[in-house]
Amino acid sequence: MTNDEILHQSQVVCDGLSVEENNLWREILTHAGNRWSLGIIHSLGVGGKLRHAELSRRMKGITQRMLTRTLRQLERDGLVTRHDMGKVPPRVEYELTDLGMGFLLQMTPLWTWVVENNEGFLESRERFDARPVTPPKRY
Amino acid sequence: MTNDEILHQSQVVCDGLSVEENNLWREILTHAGNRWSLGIIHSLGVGGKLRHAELSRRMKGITQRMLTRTLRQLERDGLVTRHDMGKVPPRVEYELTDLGMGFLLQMTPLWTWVVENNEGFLESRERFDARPVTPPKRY
DNA sequence: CAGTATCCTTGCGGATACTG
DNA sequence: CAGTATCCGCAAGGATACTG
Repeated sequence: MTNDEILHQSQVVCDGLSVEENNLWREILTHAGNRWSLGIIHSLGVGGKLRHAELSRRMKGITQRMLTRTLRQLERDGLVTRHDMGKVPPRVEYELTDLGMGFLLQMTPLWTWVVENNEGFLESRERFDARPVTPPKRY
Repeated sequence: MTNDEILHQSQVVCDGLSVEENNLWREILTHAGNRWSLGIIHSLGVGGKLRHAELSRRMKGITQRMLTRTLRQLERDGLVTRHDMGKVPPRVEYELTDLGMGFLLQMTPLWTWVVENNEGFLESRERFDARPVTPPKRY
């Protein structure tokens, strides 16, 4: 596909979006932009079925609260399933759904692209932050 | 590329990420998940060079404040350039950079995919919200 | 182990009014 | 026209303590 074709496709996609679809899309992307979501999806993608504690270990720095919150959100979005094996001792396993795996696969090219363009982003931000603040007063 | 290859690639990408790169990536994606960012990028992608007021008209419902804020953020990220044509009357034009166009092109497949899987997302959320609330008390 | 319950800080998004 | 200046409500993210 050429760039023009992709651009045209984006036009078609956007124009065809209902308000609800647009909201859903933005919500999904907002969740993806949340601090831990992508890390968890990735861990489950390459690690298969994982327990709460195991995920906690892989996602260094996450608190129990945020892990639970994020997992619930992913579950609600249909990207992750929660298997409660019954208690004594508590054992809960999380796994990517097909939708979740699809999401990871769709996300990876974008991920790669951002990392490839790392320098561009960083330079732009440095330039922006170094601008004189006086004429167009900062906001 | 097969799914396994993509998955392997995602592993490679993730493993190779420094903390800073990871933060940058998350930040870029967070911005993309913001309410107006993608709409603006798309408008500039298909509409070319646009003035503040023209963008305001295309992004129905946006306030002046949020338009300016979002544009500044996109400018800082290097996705958009701001051309001030000098005042009397004020005329400022915004345009996608190559980086911004690249971003739009990278984003479109994901966009398409989410829309295609619309039903899956909606169903999952309905199922989740309809669950009995008592046993694993809602959070 | 796998959560809940509180409390707190920050920043997004919006409403409204004003200006060179 | 293209912003700024304020003020506000709300949700994200985090710290800490507690529980079946």
